[in-house]
Amino acid sequence: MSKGRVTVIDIAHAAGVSKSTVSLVLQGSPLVNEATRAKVNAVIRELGYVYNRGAANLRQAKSKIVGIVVNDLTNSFLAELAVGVDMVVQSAGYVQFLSNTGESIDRQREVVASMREHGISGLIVSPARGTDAADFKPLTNAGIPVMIVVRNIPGAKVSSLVSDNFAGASAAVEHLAGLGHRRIAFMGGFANTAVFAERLGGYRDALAKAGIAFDDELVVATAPSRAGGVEAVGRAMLLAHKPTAALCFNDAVAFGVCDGLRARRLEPGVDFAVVGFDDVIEAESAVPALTTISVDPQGMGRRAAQLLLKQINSGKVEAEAIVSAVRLVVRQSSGTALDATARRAVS
Amino acid sequence: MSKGRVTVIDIAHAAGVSKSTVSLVLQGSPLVNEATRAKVNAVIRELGYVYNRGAANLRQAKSKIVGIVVNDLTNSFLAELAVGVDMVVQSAGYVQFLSNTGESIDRQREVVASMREHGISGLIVSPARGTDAADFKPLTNAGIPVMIVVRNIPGAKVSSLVSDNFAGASAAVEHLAGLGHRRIAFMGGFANTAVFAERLGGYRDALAKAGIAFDDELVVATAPSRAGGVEAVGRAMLLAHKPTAALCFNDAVAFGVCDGLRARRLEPGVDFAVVGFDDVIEAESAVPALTTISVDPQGMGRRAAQLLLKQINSGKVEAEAIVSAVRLVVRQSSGTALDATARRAVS
DNA sequence: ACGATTATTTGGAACGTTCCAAACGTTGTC
DNA sequence: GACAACGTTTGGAACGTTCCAAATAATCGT
Repeated sequence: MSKGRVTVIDIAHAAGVSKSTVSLVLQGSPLVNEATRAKVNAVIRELGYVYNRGAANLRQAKSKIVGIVVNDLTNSFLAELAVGVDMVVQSAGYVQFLSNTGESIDRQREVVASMREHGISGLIVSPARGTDAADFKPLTNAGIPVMIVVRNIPGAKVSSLVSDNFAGASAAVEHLAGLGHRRIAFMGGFANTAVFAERLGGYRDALAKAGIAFDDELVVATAPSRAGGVEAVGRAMLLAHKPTAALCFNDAVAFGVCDGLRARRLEPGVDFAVVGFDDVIEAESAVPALTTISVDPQGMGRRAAQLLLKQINSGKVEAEAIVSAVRLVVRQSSGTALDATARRAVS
Repeated sequence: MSKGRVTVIDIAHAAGVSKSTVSLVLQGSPLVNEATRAKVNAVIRELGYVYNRGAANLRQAKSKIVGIVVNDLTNSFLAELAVGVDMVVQSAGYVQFLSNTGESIDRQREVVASMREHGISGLIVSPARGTDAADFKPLTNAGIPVMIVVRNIPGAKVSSLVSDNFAGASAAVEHLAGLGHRRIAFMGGFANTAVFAERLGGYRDALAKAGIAFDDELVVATAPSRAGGVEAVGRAMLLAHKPTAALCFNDAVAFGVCDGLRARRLEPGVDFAVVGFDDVIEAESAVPALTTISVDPQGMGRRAAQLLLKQINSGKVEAEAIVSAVRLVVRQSSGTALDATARRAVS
């Protein structure tokens, strides 16, 4: 009774049954008689019993816990993704460890190890920059499914879910070219990342398809942040032959670009077309509303979680790499078609 | 060996010692001889042993897990706070369950219950709107410290850490009044929340101190979001006697207000002064840089976690309510002092 | 060489659950 | 009345660790 925790034995005692029976009730087994089930449940409520999942996990090796580690939770794209994961994880009766690595490989290794000791039965990770393909080997060897999201790690033999960066960038450029732009910049992002390379690839491909020559002056790499956007537009405007439009590495950069344009008395969507990437929530309500590539991070999170849970339940560890479709959302920041004079002045 | 998991017994067997000794090594006890410690550690590494915290927790009731539940993780203020918590929790060797409630009281109850079953030894919660003071009673009764952050719940007998909303709002208004503004609006936020009431209180107090009459036309409540800010400025500009400055409920609202001003061809920081609240990261790099009340959410998160860990370790459950100091950060969006003509035109 | 310390090591017995095989109590069938 | 068949219940024996009390080994002073 007052000797600490209320246990299944206390319940059994108070209800006049055995601990085994109580256990059966707890797991909703159909074997147990309705009357005793009711009795047991009543006692459970009365004594304020709380189930000890730790003890249960010790016996049966299926833990109802997943881990999720992200490289930067303050990035609203990733926060959104985490929320998506949370939704399905929660409704499946699971609970999640969540940790932030802040791009630190060491922290990442630590938290993954710690989560493993705590018995996670699956892991979703948006890896820190520089994560090695072999880093998740121990997990998968132990039969714990791992799902890499957002950033791909070439050579890693785990499942992955990334957005279609190539197609997205390509669609954006096609849109801008269709409006009459010829000098289209690519702004923001660190050049040595896989995501950057994919988006740049789409940009170049669409440029070629539109018959526009690639000019590497027009790709200006900066930090993938709002401040980076401001910097990028500053650098681009120093060029002799200035751009009239920009595809930005992500929405944060795009907002920074808008800020920078305004600081130069140029109105985004009127004097200069800007397109973002990600479609974060603020993109819609910003002024001007941001034309961007919708990636639906929350949806990605949900999908990743569903896939992970599927793998956990089926006990299969075979990796599948899936790319999530994206779509262009045209809003105001890309403006309307350039008129004849503007087009002539530009080209 | 191949019979599944490597356990402490396997290690003991392979190292030629008893399981007790291995256990001692695991917890870094000074009792064990250096030579055998080295031997055991070698075997541990060799066999790829992973510690089973679940089993350990079963024996000793101190779990190294804390829970954190927030009402809206997509709010960058809360994401930032979560990161702060994560930092100290992580370095203390703990790991955290994190869940998002999306303002749903039901979800909140569910996740808290679930976390409890998983044996958290402490909880940090930014409660969903409408959380009852009694909701955390079971936790505290069980000796599990609970710390409420950001939103206060009157009457709850648990620790809390909220920012000094009154003083912050007051400082902002004082600043605006000092610049010569007499028509200062209060924009955004839901009127039926404690935080709103506190900030509005500070606003009114400073107004009185500056000898400015309170005009309830000038408090325009909207959703505490960017879109809400746009709406607020729209409504305020319909007034016969328009404001020349605004204290916004939070930074998101402030950004919306800037958007709305621009849509009306007014430049924030030049034609109209705007002050935010929270000092989210974007506040500094936005254009114009936002004058705001710095709350340092990450610092709050760190502090909350430290307090919680202290309570966990000392085993004391007595509640302490602390308010975190805030400071005014003057940037460009509040502009410079109104000149004589402008002041005359306004008053 | 012998107790007395001190430094190490070690068998159980927990912790709270689940699972298995076996037992129990009915009822129905021949 | 014995047997089978069912529906329901139940004692252990796990799971992987920590803790305690006690055993053993090493060191020392005399």
